Amino acid sequence: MPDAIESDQDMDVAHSEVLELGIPVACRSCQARHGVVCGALSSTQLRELGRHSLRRKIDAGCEIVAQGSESSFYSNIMRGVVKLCKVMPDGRQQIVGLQFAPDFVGRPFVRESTLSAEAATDAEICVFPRNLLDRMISETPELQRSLHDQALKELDAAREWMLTLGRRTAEEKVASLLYLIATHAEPQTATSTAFDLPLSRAEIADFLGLTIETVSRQMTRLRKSGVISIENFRHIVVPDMDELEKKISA
Amino acid sequence: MPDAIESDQDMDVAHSEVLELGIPVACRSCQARHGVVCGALSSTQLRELGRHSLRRKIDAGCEIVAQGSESSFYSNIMRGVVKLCKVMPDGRQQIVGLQFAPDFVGRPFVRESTLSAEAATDAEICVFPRNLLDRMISETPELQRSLHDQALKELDAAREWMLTLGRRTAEEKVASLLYLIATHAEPQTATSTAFDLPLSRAEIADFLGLTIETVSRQMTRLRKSGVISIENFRHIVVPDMDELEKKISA
DNA sequence: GCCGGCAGTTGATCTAGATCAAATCGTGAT
DNA sequence: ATCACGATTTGATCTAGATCAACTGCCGGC
Repeated sequence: MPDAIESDQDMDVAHSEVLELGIPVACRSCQARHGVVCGALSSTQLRELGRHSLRRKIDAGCEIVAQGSESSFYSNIMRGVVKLCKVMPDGRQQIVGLQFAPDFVGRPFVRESTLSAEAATDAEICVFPRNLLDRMISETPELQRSLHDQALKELDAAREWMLTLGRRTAEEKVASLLYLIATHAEPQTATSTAFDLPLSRAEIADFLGLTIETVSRQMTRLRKSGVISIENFRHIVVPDMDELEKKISA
Repeated sequence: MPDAIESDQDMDVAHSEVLELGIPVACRSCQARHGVVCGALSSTQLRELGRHSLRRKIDAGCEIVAQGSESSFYSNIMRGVVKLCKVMPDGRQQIVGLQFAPDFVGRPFVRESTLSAEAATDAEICVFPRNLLDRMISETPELQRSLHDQALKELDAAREWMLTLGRRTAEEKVASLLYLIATHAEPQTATSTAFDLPLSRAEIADFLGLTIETVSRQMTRLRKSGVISIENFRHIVVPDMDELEKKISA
């Protein structure tokens, strides 16, 4: 298990290391990629934020924020996929969201997190101190607006998944997830799409409210019906996205 | 089926009627009840909003916003319960949220609604023209902030329901819903609580991703185990909220 | 008071998906 | 190359909840 970012000490150490090395810890690259946070800030603010923020590589499986913990930072995803998880005391677990670059991670205005955020793939994030960003949010309506927009987007997504969880069959669920990932992954031609699954079968099951066996069966079902082809477990090819979409029936 | 609010014509007519009658269509009562919108506005803004807004009684079952439609207004719930629904082309249906006074209804910045909002009980709402409120949102960071807060609250709720839909048993689901309603309903003593269900068995089923038969069976199960008692289908008494909470196992 | 219809309950059966139990496949260490 | 182990697939059963089918209780109209 890779180590988690557990406290601001952890971050501060890393940060000062970087400063000592004289590496520019700027957020300009975020802006270049239209990072949710950085796109809304003036260049003065960007410079200040850059001085106190930190770009950080995260291994797959590393926890960014733990459920029930108080986190003193926010992040912006620069690369990779982050999964948001809720677990019950008895161990049952549900993934309640997937986030991709350049999404913002963290719940503004509330310190304690009701869910954990964990890198699903190797990832890179830009870490901001909570206090500083909270101040900038209050001072910058445009930033507030950006984050509000993202919250609404996530809300729409969450509700779409509620429909999937509550009312779709196992096959429709798996097709929905493949469709979601395909449309958020990079390399797609006109109709055909190929991508790497950022999630293991177990994680897919936890996202869809199924078991790994059912996920596996439905994947081979989709393969046998020619909607997808599977190479090396993780790599999926969708010859015709329309066919995949039909399996969702929505 | 009671008539829906279908267009701004509909609202404008009603509004001018009220104006002609000289009835003060103010939003002060919203403020008194800490309406999400009105609490964040200056008295000047409140007066302007009041001049263009409309308090309206809604019968149970009346649709406030239709899925897929373009709505030219927002509302604030003043009394009653509103359910947010998604339906699939084949008729399968999922309730994706319940809203109580003084929640805000409508998706800021996006005209087309991906879900329908329908009064679950007789209700009263305060209706605002979209253009005016959008302008006020951009001009008033505090209002933006209020709406952002509500969006985050709804997001938390949606994710909590994702866990319920994906990983809880039928009995836990029903207990969760009763608990949700009990904690949002009014009259509760120290531990014991009594309330009217704002939802029919069919609606509960659509909320929990179950069938009405299963909901009914689980309700009688909870009744027989002494956790709740049921009078007249709709009226529920929970002698001990802790017992109900235990059934949720979270 | 009687009738009709809808909402809810209860019962009998069926099935999608869970659970239990082996195979395989892949990958990284030796 | 070989081994070991975790991830995945596949197969055989089991079961929670769906489906199908009565039945009951509650109004509202006549």
